[in-house]
Amino acid sequence: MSKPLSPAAGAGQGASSVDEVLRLVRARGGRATPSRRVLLEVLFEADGHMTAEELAEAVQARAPDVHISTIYRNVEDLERLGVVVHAHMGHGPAAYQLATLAHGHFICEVCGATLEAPDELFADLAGTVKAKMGFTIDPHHFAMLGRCRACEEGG
Amino acid sequence: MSKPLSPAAGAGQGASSVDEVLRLVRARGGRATPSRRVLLEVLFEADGHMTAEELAEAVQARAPDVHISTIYRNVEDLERLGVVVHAHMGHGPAAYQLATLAHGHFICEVCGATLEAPDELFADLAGTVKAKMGFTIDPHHFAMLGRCRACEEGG
DNA sequence: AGCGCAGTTGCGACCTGATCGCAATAAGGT
DNA sequence: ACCTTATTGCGATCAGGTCGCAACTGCGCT
Repeated sequence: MSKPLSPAAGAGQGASSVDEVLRLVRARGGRATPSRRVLLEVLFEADGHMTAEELAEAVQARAPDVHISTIYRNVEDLERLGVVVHAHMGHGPAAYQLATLAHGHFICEVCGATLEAPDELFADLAGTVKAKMGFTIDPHHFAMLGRCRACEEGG
Repeated sequence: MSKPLSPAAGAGQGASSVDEVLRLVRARGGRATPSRRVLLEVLFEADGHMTAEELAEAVQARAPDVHISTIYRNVEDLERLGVVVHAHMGHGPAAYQLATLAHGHFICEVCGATLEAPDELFADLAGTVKAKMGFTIDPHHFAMLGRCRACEEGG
């Protein structure tokens, strides 16, 4: 499935169930394999973002033989479909989640705490940067680092 | 030098010459080795950020036997001294530069172009986030991803 | 109901960026 | 000059992720 998908045609962002996504996958020439289904179940049940390793662990609880490289390949495919997005949370592994739930992050570089960032916060910045530099910001992809209140005051 | 330095005492941000930094290094119990000196020369001469590999190449042009692990250890030490900072430019290696020249970055996730971000752009966001969430943003450490004008319009 | 093409998988090898242990070396205070 | 201790080069190792390949399997077609 990797190659034949029409490139980033921004399709299924609204996909709201495992079966719906699987339908989308098939419409694009992909196949509804067990690994894919279980991965999607895990993603739909997750209440936050998960690293590839966490996804693998959760998937393997139901389908023990699914290899982590299959997880990587599948999230990549699902990302191309617009169903999943990944974000980089400071150092360390990337975090995946359903595109519908995407949001930005603030990460304390002292204690590692991660705060979720409402999109409104970035609206002004995005507007200004677009106007002044012609650049369209994706505030979700990379977390912003800094210090949380406790570490700023305490340290 | 790695251990004995007093932890992140935010000292030498103003250091403005190789010798000045070397003086600071010695004041902290470190030593002015040739590798260190050449690395600093390269950093002071650089007109932008450089990856560890680029630094190694430049240093090795003058001191061929300097190993890349020495580069890593030295930039780490210099970072502890507040002389150097590193930033993550999207995927790929980190970029180092003198702390006095630090700034944010916007990186086009399509063509890879990197734009430098004037600090004023982040002032409002920093203020709002500080007020609403108590979080102090460091806008330099991680680049923001998005699409540059050409790729946004063309794609 | 079965066939067969092409998408997918498990596996291990491999890649990049970075860190570490160690024995040998050398800075620089005294 | 000497001796303590920071620093170095080197290779091994680590983490996170990607890839080549042969075996396997969805599922569209008949």
